[in-house]
Amino acid sequence: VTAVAKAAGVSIATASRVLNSSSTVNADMRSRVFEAAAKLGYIPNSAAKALRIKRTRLVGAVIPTLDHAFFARMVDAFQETVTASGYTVLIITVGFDSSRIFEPVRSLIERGAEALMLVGRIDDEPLQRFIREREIVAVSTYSIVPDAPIPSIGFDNYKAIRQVVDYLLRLGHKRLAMIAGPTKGNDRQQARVKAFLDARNEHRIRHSWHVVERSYLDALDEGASALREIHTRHPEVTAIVCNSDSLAFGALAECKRLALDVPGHFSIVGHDDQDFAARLDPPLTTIAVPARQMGAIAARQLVGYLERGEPTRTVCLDAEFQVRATAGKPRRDL
Amino acid sequence: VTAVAKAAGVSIATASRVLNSSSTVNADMRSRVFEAAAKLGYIPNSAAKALRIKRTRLVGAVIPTLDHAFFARMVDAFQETVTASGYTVLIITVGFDSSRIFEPVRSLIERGAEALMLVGRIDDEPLQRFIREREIVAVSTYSIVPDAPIPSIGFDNYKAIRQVVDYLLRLGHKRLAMIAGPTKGNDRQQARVKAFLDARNEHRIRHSWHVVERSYLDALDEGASALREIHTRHPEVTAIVCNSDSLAFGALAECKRLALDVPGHFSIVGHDDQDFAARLDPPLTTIAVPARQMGAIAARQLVGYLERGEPTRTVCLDAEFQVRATAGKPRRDL
DNA sequence: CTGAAAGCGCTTACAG
DNA sequence: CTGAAAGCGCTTACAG
Repeated sequence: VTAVAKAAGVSIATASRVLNSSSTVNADMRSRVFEAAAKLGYIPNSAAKALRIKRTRLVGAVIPTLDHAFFARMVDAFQETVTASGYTVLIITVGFDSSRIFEPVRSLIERGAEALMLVGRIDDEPLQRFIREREIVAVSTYSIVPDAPIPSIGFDNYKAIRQVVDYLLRLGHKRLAMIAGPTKGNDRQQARVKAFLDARNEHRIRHSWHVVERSYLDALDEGASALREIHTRHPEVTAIVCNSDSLAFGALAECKRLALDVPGHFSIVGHDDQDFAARLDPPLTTIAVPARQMGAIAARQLVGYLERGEPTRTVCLDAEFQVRATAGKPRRDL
Repeated sequence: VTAVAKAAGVSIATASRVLNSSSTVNADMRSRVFEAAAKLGYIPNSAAKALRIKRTRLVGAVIPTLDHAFFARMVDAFQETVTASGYTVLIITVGFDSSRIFEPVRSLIERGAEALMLVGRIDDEPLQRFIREREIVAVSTYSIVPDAPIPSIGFDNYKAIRQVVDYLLRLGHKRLAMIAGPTKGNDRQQARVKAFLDARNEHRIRHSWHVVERSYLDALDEGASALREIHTRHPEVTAIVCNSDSLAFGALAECKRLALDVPGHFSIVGHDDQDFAARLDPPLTTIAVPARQMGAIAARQLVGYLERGEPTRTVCLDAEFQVRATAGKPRRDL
């Protein structure tokens, strides 16, 4: 502003006032300031402004990875919404294990993030304390975390899988397997595995059910290799619940390669309802997950809090079960 | 630092020095400062630091969208690399049309971005001037832009498509179609369309070739509808070049639905070699594009410049043609 | 309505 | 090695 003020022949206080339209200024001075600013190509210094007004208009997004359709979509929507309100997003990826993410999150706060979008339950004790003590405004997404210090914007991961398993049970399946993503420090996966195992116990099924855990990296390959493992080591299994559509896709492709009919030999269910799910052959039965919605709601809540002090709150969204063609009755020979 | 200095009983200058390990300080004072900092849970104020040292360690990523596997992967790698060097990324999505992105980019600079990763040729005249006059450090990715004021880290989009078309020509195809992405303000698409049309002209083919342009939103659906359009309006076409694997996937799925054999009836080629390409049925012939590599190299170059003054420079990567099973000889009746 | 001045939280010559 | 002081570029009481 100093340079602009000088060029316009006004005080720097006045220049600042017109540049921020913070109070009424003589029309003549106003235009002189604008002209000077335009001529000089003036760009305000956000750091100086932030230091002075103690506001950065920066929000942070802390996610496992962007290289995963779900998170990419969620962050895309988050970024769009937040930007529309004049905020900018600082982004950092931390992997799927939420038990050691203190440092990256702290660095975002140090950078000036005024609020955070996190994913799932935070298993990092120092981070929990940090958020509590500093009263950092944050929402977690993806799962609903009861009794958490911060609200959740997500869906019931447990219930969604229960619904899937119950559906398979009703179709007559008795021996199931789950291809899960990484469970360490990942409450979504933990909830899903629990739902899977609980269903078996509650239905008093005597057969053992199998959970095979895989990385989400190269999920297609992992799905394929998991399918092979199940097929050879647990040939009695008739239905497979996959915790992502990519895993399911890989499993499905592998079935095709092994000439195993779906759903004739294996019933397969995916998770997420990615864009390709409905176009798979056969169309994939899966769970539709509101990724963009979560990002947008998280964004609106954080901005609503920062701009108008509106409290953030838990929102439980629906994850709709999409019945398509990859799950059917179990094969005869069992 | 002031509070820490007071708690440690040293001057703020000393506190600052130990916190930044900028010069040797008496061991005793050192530990007193660290203790005080730990007890107070001191977090430095980046804005104040930035204002003082005129460095933010912020870099900006300006991309069309995150909701697209290619960009998500590229940004994921970019973010990882940049973070490993102590930088943080500011991210903004601007859509595919690069002719009106001045404002968002300017806002990133205002936010303190010290360098930028852009995508493709910048068709925004004010932005070009802005970058030139302010000598903003930036690299563009995805395509190679000759004579651009900033270096490119990408591959030859024109050549890649030429290679595909030549391959189809050699297989005996004479009537081709291309399903393109949005071309407005998008030099990648423009280069590909040009490559497609040039091939026809240079080979003196008398048949008309068709380009149908589609959005990248809901690319699967767009691919499917484009396939239908080609099938009904240009039934003589025997090979289709798709400018993304998602478009190709949609087209392939639609062929299946219409009982059109691939490659028997239509040969189809994709673009990007997304993870699912090799697992499609039949496996998709496509062009492998080094998304993560671009992001990582862009990151390394920007950091290298900022840290060590190393000049940024154009890097032309390879886009490897992946011959798989969706392209074959043209059907008999033509 | 306008301007001179203080101060946001840092770092770094400068002097000792 | 250590400290007092200046100053980064802003905004905003405060006084006029």
